[in-house]
Amino acid sequence: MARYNPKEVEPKWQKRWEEAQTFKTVADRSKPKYYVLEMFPYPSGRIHLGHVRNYSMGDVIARFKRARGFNVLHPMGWDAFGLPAENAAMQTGAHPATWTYANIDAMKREMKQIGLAIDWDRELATCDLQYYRQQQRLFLDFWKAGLVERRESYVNWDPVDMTVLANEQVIDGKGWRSGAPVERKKLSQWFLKITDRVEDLLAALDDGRLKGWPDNVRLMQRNWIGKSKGLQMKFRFAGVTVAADGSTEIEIYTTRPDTLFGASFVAIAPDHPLAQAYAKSDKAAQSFVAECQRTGTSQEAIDKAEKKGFRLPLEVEHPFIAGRALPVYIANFILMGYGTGAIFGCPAHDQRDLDFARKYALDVIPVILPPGEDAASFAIGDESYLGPGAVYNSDFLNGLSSDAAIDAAIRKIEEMGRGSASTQYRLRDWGVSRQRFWGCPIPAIHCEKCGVVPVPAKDLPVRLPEVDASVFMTPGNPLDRMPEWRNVPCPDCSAPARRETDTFDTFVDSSWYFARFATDPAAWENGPVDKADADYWLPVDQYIGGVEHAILHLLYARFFSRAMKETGHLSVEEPFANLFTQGMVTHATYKDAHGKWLLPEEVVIDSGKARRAHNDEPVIVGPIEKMSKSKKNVVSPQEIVAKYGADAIRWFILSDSPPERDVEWTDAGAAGAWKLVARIWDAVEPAKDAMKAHDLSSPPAGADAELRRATHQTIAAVTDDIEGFRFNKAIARIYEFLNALKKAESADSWSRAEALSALVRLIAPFTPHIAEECWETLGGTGLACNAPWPAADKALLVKEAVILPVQINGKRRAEISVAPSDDAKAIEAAALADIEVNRHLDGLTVRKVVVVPGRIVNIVAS
RNA sequence: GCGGGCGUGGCGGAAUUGGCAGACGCGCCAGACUCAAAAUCUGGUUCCGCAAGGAGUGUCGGUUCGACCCCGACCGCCCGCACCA
Repeated sequence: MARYNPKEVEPKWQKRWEEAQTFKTVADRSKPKYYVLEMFPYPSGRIHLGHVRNYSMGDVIARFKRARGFNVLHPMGWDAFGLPAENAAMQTGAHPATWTYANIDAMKREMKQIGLAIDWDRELATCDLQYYRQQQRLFLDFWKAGLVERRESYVNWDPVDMTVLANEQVIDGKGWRSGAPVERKKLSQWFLKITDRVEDLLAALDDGRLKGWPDNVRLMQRNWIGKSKGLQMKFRFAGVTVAADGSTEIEIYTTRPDTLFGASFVAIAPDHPLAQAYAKSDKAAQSFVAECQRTGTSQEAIDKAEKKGFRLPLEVEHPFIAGRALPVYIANFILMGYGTGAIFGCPAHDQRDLDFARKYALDVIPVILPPGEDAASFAIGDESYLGPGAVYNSDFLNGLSSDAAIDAAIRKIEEMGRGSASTQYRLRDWGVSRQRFWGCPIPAIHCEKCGVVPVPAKDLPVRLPEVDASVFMTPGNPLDRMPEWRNVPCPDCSAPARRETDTFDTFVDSSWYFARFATDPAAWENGPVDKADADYWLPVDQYIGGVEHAILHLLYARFFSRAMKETGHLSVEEPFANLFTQGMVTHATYKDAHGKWLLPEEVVIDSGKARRAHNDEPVIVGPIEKMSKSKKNVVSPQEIVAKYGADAIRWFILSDSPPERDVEWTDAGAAGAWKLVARIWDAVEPAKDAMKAHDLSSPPAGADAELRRATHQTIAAVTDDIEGFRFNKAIARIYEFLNALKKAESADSWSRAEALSALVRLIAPFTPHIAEECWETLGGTGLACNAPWPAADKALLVKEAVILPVQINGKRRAEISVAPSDDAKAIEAAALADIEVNRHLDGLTVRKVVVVPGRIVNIVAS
């Protein structure tokens, strides 16, 4: 028997698929369409096991849907702009484009070795001129439609990368890439007005439009958007005071207008214009504001930070209590980025306000009485009261519930003309400006006379200039230092003007690539997408990627779809009908005696003990963690493919854990997958040409009923499990089937041929290469990947006899065999007649018999 | 702090959603083949017990003929957000 050799077989079939253009998408609109997409990779240079897991899942779905008769679109591309290419340019002197395209070539080669059923004709990289030119066109359309805004704003400035970060890119107050503490800086920035569409983005989370999304992702988006309803109102300065900035009032935002009568101070953010105004004229104010801005925004800093305030020489009038004045503070715990950057403090019913009030000896006036408390004796200690209750100490609000008091207070403030009901969101507009070279240039020109002018469509694309890699040695944006590129005439008045030197956030690039994939790859001249093509293919039927994109990428893409719909490019506002977020690939970590990380290949595990491979020094085994270069717990897919083949790697990465959970990579597991591939070959090889020898369209008399039932039950179960994204269970069913096939060695050759023909097609989505080799050996027609999915014969899914467990007082004591047609009475009689049952019933009286046909019998006796 | 999720053998995990707990795989044990090893094959493998039997799904309690599943309290772990007014 010839040993199966993946090193020969796998490239052979990859070549055949390519020659036959098997996975090229054809415009056959008579078939139902299915668009399966995995989040496209950043071309870092090598693929890792996380990629393998992601693309294997997509590939199973793509191949399965093809076999089920769908017209499948399964493309691949590259999220190719971004900072690492510039860093590489600094280190190696290679142009970012050179580095990026070399990486793409290498990764594409590695992906092809995995045997993915991808239509490579549709490949694109976001740094391709033809892609980013269309992105510029889209941006101009958005601009025309009022979805773009340019404004001064505070930005998160990464001092190491010398660039602006979106809020989403700031993690614990540090840049997501550099890890450097983020500074605040005021800059003119480009914004996409995502907040204008926030209500629909929010509504779609709950109205069924995203029913194919995991609950946790929808929830994360809802929290991220952070909608809250409240009151926006103005507090007038007491007396006739005019503040340092010339204002006569402070506008605050609150979600608790029911506690207005408990107000004892007003506080503003250190970044608030009023605070800034006082900082200019008052040294003490200035140093307080500076101190606040120094304080980190990390978890630890926030936990430790004491509530601190700076008393301004101002007081405001209480809106409802004549003659009552409240002090005004700059306070370190007020955020400029939320609401109006100013609040009123009600210490009795807000913990932060209470901490603040205790420190500065301000009034603590309870206005919500907890149920069961007495108005005369209730007092606030060290903890504010946040629960429900009846409003008191509050004049016209007395006796109302909190909700009713909120409405009443808002109505009153509105009558007084001091403010109105207001909805606030945590979500900010999307700042898309980046001070980087390796990104899509923002197509705008700054003219002293005409202001900011869009680049006319006829002048597109705004190309990135050819540069020498030496320009990346200086921090900051090289485009700023290139007068020959920067200086252009104004498109409106022809006066000397200069180009915008910011480029787009790379999340812009990845917000519409799925729509571009839907367009005929030859038709780049007609616009960002072909609407007819997009209408046919979109939405993406199955999108697969890491949960780390649950907020950023997925929210931006949803916004982009809406914007593209409004500008006539698309018909859908939700781009991804079904989303699946897969878990990470993890591996044990290893350190040597000096605490240095070790690669798995440097370690040998012997009967539970780990030691170094080359010198037997002891190795400390650390926790199982996400594979990362820094901890060296990485295994390269290339090694595994070389050792066991692509089928084995695909099989193992899907077999061990449910797809949404993390999977631990172990060499033993990979070896086990290899064993399976060999087992399949051993089962198939002796049955050479079995499919030619038998007419499988109808079973002959005397076909092995037991084996046939196993075959058809497996078909039904595997089909169901793949549909439900339970790849681990589908694989378990295939193992069981293989075990059954082994036991049925004496079955007739027709039934075996039927079983093998089904088996090969069931494994084809997981292990496509060996499936082809087996298909050919069995004498199947054409390619296995083009063979129709096997159909389960329903008649064979019904069991012949049913084995029912019999419990006595809830403990399993026996089992009885009954016919599927037996009714409850017959089953009860059979149970009570059973010898084992009677042995256990000896000396007991039967009180009750519960029969659940097809499931169980429970006899209650005492 | 707020929101969400999870807890099952030595390990990854299954259990048709209230009906035989531990499918399937890994590992381990025994046997076959072999001079031997590897590979492969066969059998076994939740725990206690020679057995009959008993215990058992983080802990404690409840509902039910019957609970991994539902309810209550607690313990532990993971994820998201976080001085958001």
